[in-house]
Amino acid sequence: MRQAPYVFSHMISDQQRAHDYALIRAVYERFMPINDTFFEVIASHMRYVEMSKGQEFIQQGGSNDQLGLLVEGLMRGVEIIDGDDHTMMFFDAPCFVTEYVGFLRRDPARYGIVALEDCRLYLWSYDDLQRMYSLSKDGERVGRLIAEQVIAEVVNDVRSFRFDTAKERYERLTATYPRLAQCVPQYMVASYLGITPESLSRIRARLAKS
Amino acid sequence: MRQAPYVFSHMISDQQRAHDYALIRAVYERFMPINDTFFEVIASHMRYVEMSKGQEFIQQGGSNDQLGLLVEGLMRGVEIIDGDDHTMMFFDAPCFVTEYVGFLRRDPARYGIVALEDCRLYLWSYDDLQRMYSLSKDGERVGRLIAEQVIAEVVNDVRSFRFDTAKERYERLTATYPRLAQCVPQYMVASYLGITPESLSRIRARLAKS
DNA sequence: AGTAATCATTGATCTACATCAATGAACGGG
DNA sequence: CCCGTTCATTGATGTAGATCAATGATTACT
Repeated sequence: MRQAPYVFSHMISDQQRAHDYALIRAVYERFMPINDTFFEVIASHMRYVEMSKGQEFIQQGGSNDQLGLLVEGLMRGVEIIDGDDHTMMFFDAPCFVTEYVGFLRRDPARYGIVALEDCRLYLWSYDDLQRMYSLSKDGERVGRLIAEQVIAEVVNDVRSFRFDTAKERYERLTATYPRLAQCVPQYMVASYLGITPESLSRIRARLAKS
Repeated sequence: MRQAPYVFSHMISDQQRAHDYALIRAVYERFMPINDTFFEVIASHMRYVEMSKGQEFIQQGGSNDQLGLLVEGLMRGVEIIDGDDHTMMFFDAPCFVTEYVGFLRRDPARYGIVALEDCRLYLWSYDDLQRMYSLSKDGERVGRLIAEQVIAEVVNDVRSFRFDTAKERYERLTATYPRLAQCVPQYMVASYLGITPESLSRIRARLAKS
């Protein structure tokens, strides 16, 4: 059953908005100091969206021209390959959420992104971003810094798949995102780790008794 | 036996230089159009270096503040982990060459980079790049576009380790870099693929007889 | 409450690749 | 020309995780 696409008509209290804006600014400030002028540029281009559990933010193979900043909730990047469901990514607020490669290259989304809980997020379109980039050097700069951060994360993924056992990847994942283990079905975690649900079950059994 | 570090005192003919500059410009133009003014900025910051086979461009754990553009030759990114030699990367001219993550974060190099053949390259220091970035929006922009390209490549590596067999990775590698198979010892290729030399040998034997 | 999904667990077996050990081939220096 | 080094190959065996199949446990629907 296909969900309706997300809509923009959501109410939000002034207090909630102030809280969100501070959070968004903090996420950007992980990368560089953001002055009021530039934050005004950021904020003036974004739109607010709520999505309920199960709703689809990005559809696999569909258009992929929105960058999200998840302020609350949890999402999953999921790619169907030969009929099998593969968890490519988890997004745990607060964080950016998009299928980066397709977004950056203006290709259709390689994987879909689905809300695992009720989510709240702010969006910029690809064109919004280009406009922000052209408006100020700060825009280009933060774009570059974010891309560089993504590189570091993805390189870690490669290293993990090359050198670590499934058990080690599982332990690190649960240490990094304790929330995951509680609110995500195990088969999705297994898939993210690149193993079958049966194998994850056995790994957990071994860990439990040691 | 430690090699002397590279030096900058290399002669180069005007013809060679013209050829190199055209190549460098072409590499940058993969990412965005480069006008003469900006290319002048790029060229005025770079230095020319030759390295002979076996020489070390970047030392593992050492300082990592040079971005190279390899115009001729082949290099290998190699990380020693628990005494074992792991090939993390091949660099086949023309291409950028650096240990990206450490370079971008100003950390020591996670892996070393060694010339597998006599190599010619041009260098920018980290500070050169920051200066280029601050001089023009084109600088920030090309930096961002390069970072985005790197993301796409690294994401492909993750997918390959997750979904492909060693045989498939080997076939794709040799298809993409036919030169590699000829001039690189097999154990380095095996390590790059994440398998042992014995396994690669058997994979090749199976491929040969089919 | 009863039944159908959905998901986790457990067992038996299979496979890709690792590990250990031995042999072969190529190359370089005395 | 011999000998040591380096690398590739081949064989025997071990292991992490996959696959197939059955059983439990939870939850959701009527």
